[in-house]
Amino acid sequence: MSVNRIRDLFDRLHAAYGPQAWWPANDPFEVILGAILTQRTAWRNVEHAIRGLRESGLLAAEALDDASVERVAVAIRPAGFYNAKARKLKAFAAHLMAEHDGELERLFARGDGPLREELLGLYGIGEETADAILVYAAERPSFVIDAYTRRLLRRLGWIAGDESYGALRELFLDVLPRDVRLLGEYHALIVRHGKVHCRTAPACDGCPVRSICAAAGEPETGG
DNA sequence: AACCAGGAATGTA
DNA sequence: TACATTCATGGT
Repeated sequence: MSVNRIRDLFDRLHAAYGPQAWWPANDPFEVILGAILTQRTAWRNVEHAIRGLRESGLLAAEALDDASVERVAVAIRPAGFYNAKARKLKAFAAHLMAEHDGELERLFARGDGPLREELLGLYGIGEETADAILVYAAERPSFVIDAYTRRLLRRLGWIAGDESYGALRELFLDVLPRDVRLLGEYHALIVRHGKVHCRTAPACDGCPVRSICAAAGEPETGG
């Protein structure tokens, strides 16, 4: 067992589920659009929305920037929150066009910190979405904290649950190597694990991290 | 048929 | 700062 439980958890998840091949997208631009579209939405629906964008010729910054909110909304309808998300997609496209000549390479020329701040300044990009973009599109060392992560850590008994996003992010970044591959794989494994476990009350049956889970053996405490 | 899914912005106190 | 509301479709 690793001397650090965060690293140990990665080893257990990786041993149980293997490589996850994230992010499911064809290129960095698609990763960014997907990161916005998947906000509070099942990935299955995001795939439909991405297809809609492709069929409408909207999988490019300039086309997205030029298109009306209504047209983008129609294309991404299956992803839900389509009016708000259409605005978000266009906000990113408009920023890329206006500030970086429409080139992701120019946006990604920023340093790690400045890039994160620039993303956070855009409409529709909060901390989780920014970190997903950093890790899976820009390939920068960061860590994505989502509902699955918080739920798993709480079920393990490692956190109270009301910690800030930044505190949980540092919990991982402070002890993990600055290896983008590893950091991205870790979050993907947590999501994979979360889709089956830690959802309903205890549900520790067959859980690969059962032996380190505080909820193991507990009767009916919801989670 | 209620409930949930790889959040973020906005409003209120 | 802390908490409530809004956004909306599709699968179980």
